[in-house]
Amino acid sequence: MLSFQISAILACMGTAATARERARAELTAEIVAEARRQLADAGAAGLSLRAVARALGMASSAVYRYFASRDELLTRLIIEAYDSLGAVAEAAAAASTRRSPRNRWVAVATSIRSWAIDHPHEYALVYGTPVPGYEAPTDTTASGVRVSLALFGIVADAARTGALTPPDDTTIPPGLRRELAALRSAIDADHVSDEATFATMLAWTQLFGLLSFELFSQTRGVVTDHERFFIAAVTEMAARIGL
Amino acid sequence: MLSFQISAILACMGTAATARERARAELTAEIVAEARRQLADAGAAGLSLRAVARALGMASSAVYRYFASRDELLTRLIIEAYDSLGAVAEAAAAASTRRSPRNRWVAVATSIRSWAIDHPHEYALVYGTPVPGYEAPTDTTASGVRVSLALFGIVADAARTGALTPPDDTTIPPGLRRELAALRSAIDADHVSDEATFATMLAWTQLFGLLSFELFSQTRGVVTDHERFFIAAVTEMAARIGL
DNA sequence: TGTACATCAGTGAACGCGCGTTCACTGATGTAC
DNA sequence: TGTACATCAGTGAACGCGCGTTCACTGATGTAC
Repeated sequence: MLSFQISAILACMGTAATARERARAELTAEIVAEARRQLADAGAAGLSLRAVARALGMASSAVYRYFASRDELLTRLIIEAYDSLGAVAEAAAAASTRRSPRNRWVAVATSIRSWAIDHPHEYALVYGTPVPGYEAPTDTTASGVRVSLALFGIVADAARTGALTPPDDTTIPPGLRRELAALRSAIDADHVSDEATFATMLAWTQLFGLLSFELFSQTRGVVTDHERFFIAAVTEMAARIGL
Repeated sequence: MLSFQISAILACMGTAATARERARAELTAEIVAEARRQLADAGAAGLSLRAVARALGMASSAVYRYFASRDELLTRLIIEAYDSLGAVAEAAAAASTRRSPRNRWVAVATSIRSWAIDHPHEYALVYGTPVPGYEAPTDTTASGVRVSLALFGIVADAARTGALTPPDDTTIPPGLRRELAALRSAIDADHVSDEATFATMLAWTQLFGLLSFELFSQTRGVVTDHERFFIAAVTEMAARIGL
């Protein structure tokens, strides 16, 4: 019993004790990696356990030793996509603490775009059309908010050092003000103004609107140099937030 | 030969001459309507000709008398969705010519949101993840731009009457200015400034970013009253454009 | 107006393929004494 | 250290279902004379 606990702990630490545990961890990762690769072919709706098993040279029934169902595998892919993007954004935020708030904003936004372009199918998985018949479990939300918090953290940092000067000509209805206040207290950022919070939310939706338009080819024939347009757009957003 | 031409013309006018032509037009419409209904169940990727035929009580092979392939039916759905949305936006723009440019902008934006909420699966079809393996033919673009032109038309109208005062603190790189100018001349709106054009494009991407976030449940736990947030957001956009 | 012919809609069977999931089973790995 | 037992990974066949598309055929509708 004690040794079981120890080996479980070791497994959690990434140093699987037994060969069996090591093999299990490796094969689980291989299944996820192959599934991620296959998102490109058929999209999330067409993700096939049988195709994944085939690619790995194993019986389709063997996959059920690792994932109880197709949906469970899908959930894993979603969480990993969110975490992958969140880690990239957090790293960009952490690497730019010495730069101006505006430059930090542009740096983090650019890192998000780079991730999206490098992982278009994972982007579509989490920010595109929901998979019909699939209901995302609540486990995914913690990973999902990481990227948003990284963006908002820059605004919160700037407000803390007094480097935030949002325009005050915004009309915010009282009900929305209450909602913004509730949101801030949920993420320990009470010191940020309503105006800056609202502007950040607008920028947040706009940023992903831009990326979805670019990745889903809505801007075909309208925007030719997407990187240039994106940089100009996120710079403008930073100015509107007051960064 | 002459009578064939006449009946073809009559058919185009919606008054099909022969019973056969009338039946064909009706059944084609029924197939499209049923396919549209089924988008809700399985999404665009799962759209099934057999299921459509089954629901209409006909053999699956009979559908091929009306559409050469599944992709052709999908294209028809996409075009009709774009046209449906475009017509709504155009109507809202036409119905508001006597109101202030800012109110017109809000009216058109709100009409777009209403359409999206009433037709979530058609919204997802055209603004969500592209269907894997499906390449949209160029026929769709003419319908696709209608809603964008309705939005931009309000800005162009306001600029014509001198009611457009965009903020001039925007930094637009020279290359982007050239792109904006080319875009304007393509839609006969040379009298609109770079700043207003850029702000409109930002608003355009933001508007659909908002809708995608709302419809794809990205704002769960963040925004509670979506209509209030949307109105505040599009009002702010109008201000940024200078309306 | 009547008749011969051409056109078209719709059928049902078939082809060849895919899928998620279950289940009884084999053989290898790990554990307790 | 050796042995009996329990656990687990992986197999292959099966169930029951779905799909897009083709094809030879029937019977109804429309057309030309």
